[in-house]
Amino acid sequence: MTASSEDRADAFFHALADRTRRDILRRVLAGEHSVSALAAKYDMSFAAVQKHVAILERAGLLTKRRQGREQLASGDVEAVRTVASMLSELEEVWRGRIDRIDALLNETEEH
Amino acid sequence: MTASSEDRADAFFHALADRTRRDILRRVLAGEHSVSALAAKYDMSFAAVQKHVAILERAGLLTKRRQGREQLASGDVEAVRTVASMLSELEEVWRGRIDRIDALLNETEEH
DNA sequence: ACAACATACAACCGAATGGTTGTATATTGG
DNA sequence: CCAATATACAACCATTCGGTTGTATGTTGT
Repeated sequence: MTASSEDRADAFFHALADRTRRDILRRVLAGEHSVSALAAKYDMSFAAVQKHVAILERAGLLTKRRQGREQLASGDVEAVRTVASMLSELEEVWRGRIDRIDALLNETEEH
Repeated sequence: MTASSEDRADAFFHALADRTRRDILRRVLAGEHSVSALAAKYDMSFAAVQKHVAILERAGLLTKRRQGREQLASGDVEAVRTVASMLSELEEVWRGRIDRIDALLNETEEH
């Protein structure tokens, strides 16, 4: 069974709801970084950063490839675009509301 | 003191990281709904829904106006666009990486 | 071979989350 | 006026979250 769209949205938004994870995502979108290179940037334990990376990875926002003893993390811009498209859908819901209001106004005018 | 951009991002993404709240946001983007009208849609207590609405409100994703004894909630599409623009910034970070890679490739070609 | 390094993960802890029930306060319709 | 309705909020509870330390495993350079 594959994760529902809502499950994916949960994972995406939860992953993005932490500033350390957003910062990690920025870095790995800008270029590959090993987990320890990332960990060096933050005032917290290696394990804490490794967990943040794992959460971003499970959400699909980054991927890792092994190079020797390092895991190089790289941001997935397609996943970022998927999140953006979820927001576009919300905006379309809103546009539908405006259209309905306009239709109602026009109808009233015609009478 | 005004909330930092990161504080706002925390509030936005946290508010969006729950499927009930995303569903409420869809409804109130489509049109005004009282808190009790919203509560009737979900299999949970009124208080639980009221808290979800409060979280969306604190994040700025919806506003309320009082009409008699009801509070009518309405989605704020501008806030949704603000979140979308935060994702655009991430995408730009990624684009910068691609540009740098291209520059590097061109430089190598010239030699 | 082996010491150092890079990663993963389990166990634990305090704080925050998402739900509950109960209570207080406005507002309204009859 | 007063019963019903709509909302807000406090107190509580189980679970999740974000951090910690400790341990195990794999990889590398000398």
